[in-house]
Amino acid sequence: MKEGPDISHVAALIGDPARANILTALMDGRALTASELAAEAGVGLSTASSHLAKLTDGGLLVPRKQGRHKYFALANRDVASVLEALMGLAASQGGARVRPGPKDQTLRQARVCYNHLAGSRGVQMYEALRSAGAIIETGDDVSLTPKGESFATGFGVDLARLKTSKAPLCRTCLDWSERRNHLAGSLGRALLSEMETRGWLRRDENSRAILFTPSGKVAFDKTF
Amino acid sequence: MKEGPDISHVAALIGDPARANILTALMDGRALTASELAAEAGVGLSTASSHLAKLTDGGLLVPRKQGRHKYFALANRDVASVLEALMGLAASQGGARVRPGPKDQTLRQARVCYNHLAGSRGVQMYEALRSAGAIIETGDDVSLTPKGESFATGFGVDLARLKTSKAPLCRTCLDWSERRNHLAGSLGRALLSEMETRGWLRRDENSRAILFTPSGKVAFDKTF
DNA sequence: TTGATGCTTCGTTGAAGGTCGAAGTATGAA
DNA sequence: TTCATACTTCGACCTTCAACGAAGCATCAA
Repeated sequence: MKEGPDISHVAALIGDPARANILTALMDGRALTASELAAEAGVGLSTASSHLAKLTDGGLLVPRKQGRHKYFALANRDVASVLEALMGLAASQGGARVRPGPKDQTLRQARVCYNHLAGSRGVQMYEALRSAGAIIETGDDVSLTPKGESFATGFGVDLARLKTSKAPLCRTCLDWSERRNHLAGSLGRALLSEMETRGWLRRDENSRAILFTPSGKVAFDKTF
Repeated sequence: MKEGPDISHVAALIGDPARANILTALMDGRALTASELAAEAGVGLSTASSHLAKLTDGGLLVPRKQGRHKYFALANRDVASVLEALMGLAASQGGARVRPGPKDQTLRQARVCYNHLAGSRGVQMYEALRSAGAIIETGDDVSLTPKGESFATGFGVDLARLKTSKAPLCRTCLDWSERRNHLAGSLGRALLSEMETRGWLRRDENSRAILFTPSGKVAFDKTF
């Protein structure tokens, strides 16, 4: 009867609207405080606290105390990909629920996904890197070629530092709007951060949207 | 506030134990009747009927009336992949819940996943086909090479017929036990069905397990 | 028609759990 | 110390919804 692991427990955690809002808010990879998440979810502080405890207990979030603040972030990449998969499913069928407002448009073009670039621009970058031979797909994974290493270094990424961490350098991530791969992993994060430093783009404070500057848009298209 | 589609509704549907059991039971791609699913979920008939209505309404299942029976199947491949993703997450963290019994062992080796071969044998086949140049990965998708076409035809697959359908010939599918790709799509289904016809294997009636015959095991290893 | 099977609908019960406010604990600032 | 901020815990309320049995419809077989 019980084949495979217990799906329903995890699914039930995501199944509450308030908790789903919390998880969605954390999809950009940032860590947020309990108060911020309470506002994001639209519930009281005590309610949020209870939800956060459950999510942490269920292994979906990891807490980190910092002074009198308590920050929460998604536990790992698996959680993020389950959420993206759910979004894809929900978007494709319950599609009537999604009204394509101006914000939605922006989100499809460029957004933050677990600290790396997602949306059509993310896919564009990924494809450019791949066809340029900077990255190469092996099985389900993706890895950086020597050619890609020199590009990244030239772009301003401190590859040596990234390599000291045990986190994977390159990863693929499937986003729900494009349904194609884009680049995740520590390199993906570093590239996004570098682009932000260069002033190509800036993050929207209240959402996952990424806003390219006019000059940034040009530079991005030229590079990728 | 509401970025992206409504996750929580879908997740809540999967979040009930009875419904999760129903969905899991349908993971092999077969269509089952309401009564069978009620037994599978361990609930009464009326309860199951209500659950099935909700799942259908939510777009996770598609019903098909046949005489006085009503068959239910997963609505599409997206639903199956969300379920597999959830299994992967649940297995990796709430792992304590999974006790590796003899049946579990069999499931990890070979099982049916939406009518194609999954588990370590599924991955073995996929890798063999890939390194033999029968299939080639492009981006996130996989496609059949001329070399692969002649292999499939020689194996007994009616490729011409498969191509008339609009369903994709080749697809990748990630399974939760191996965490690697195996072959899905109509070709994946056809290969499994051909192996069953040849007597290499048979399906377990009450689970997703696939049991290889001794001679089938030898033939499989020789081919892949 | 009569009976049997398969599923749906309805009404009721009961338990689970989301919500809030208030009080309690911890950390930092003045 | 004293106050303010950030979060947790507790208790009470209340909505939601899974579960069942009985009755109702539909289909098939004689």
